[in-house]
Amino acid sequence: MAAAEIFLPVSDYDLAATLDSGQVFRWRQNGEYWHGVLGRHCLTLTQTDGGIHARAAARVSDWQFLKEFLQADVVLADILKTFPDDEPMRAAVAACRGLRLLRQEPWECLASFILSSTKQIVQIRQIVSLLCERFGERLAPHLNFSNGIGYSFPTPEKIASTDEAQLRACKMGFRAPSLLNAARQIAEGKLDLEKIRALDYAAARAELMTLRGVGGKIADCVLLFGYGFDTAFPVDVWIERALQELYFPKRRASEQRLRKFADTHFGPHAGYAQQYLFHYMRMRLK
DNA sequence: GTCCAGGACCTAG
DNA sequence: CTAGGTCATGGA
Repeated sequence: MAAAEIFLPVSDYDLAATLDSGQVFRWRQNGEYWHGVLGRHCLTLTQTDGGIHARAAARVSDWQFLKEFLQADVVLADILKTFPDDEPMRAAVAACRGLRLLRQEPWECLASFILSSTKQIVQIRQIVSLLCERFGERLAPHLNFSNGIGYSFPTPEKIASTDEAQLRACKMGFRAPSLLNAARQIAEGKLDLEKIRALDYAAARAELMTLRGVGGKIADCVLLFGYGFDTAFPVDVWIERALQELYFPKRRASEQRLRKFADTHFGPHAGYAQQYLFHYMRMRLK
């Protein structure tokens, strides 16, 4: 029986922290409600005792896409117990227990993070919103969503059919040619995002990094947030600062040193540990 | 006005 | 391997 709502029983899950931790860029909070779009589904999520309630603008025959996105079946405790038992990680977990990694659609994730370089999260949201409003499809016209919500994420084919000037008009600046190039590579079949699922981490990372504007950090974000490569450990300015301050407080460590440390210290779910450090650092400054 | 943002890339030492 | 410049744009 198709339904427009569902209740997912989950525990150890902080929905607000998760949707506001810089993994995704088009979920909007309105009181206890979170509005967002997955594929062509317009959704409203709320967290209640014992789980997450979802309401869709139209009937849904199969909610698997939402369980996948939220990673509702992941037992957080099993992840946390693999973290290194040191003071920084204990503090980070204590500060934001319930923070989760989502599992995004790879193209939206890749495109969003191509647009993320040297941009504050609030600005990434604005750019992605403009992109969806101008090139996505309007879903559920009877709803009065705003800020990019209520639109599908534009396909690679759609982006490939635009030009650099139209993309720059979405305020993405020098990132426009990179996004356009990535869309073309995918639309022309020269890069297959589905095929990446079958590769190992190193090969998948190298494949993504063939794209202009995609270096190690952005590739790691896509591998972690879009594919579930849990060993991926994106190192941005916040994480670099976190590693320096929390693990090498005495002497300054080089970028290479920090990178090598990150690759060996955090275990099989290093990407999860990274997200805890990232959110912990951001929270401390707000 | 200045600094910086979930970087990548290129060049010079 | 490291340091520095460049690329747009706007928040703090």
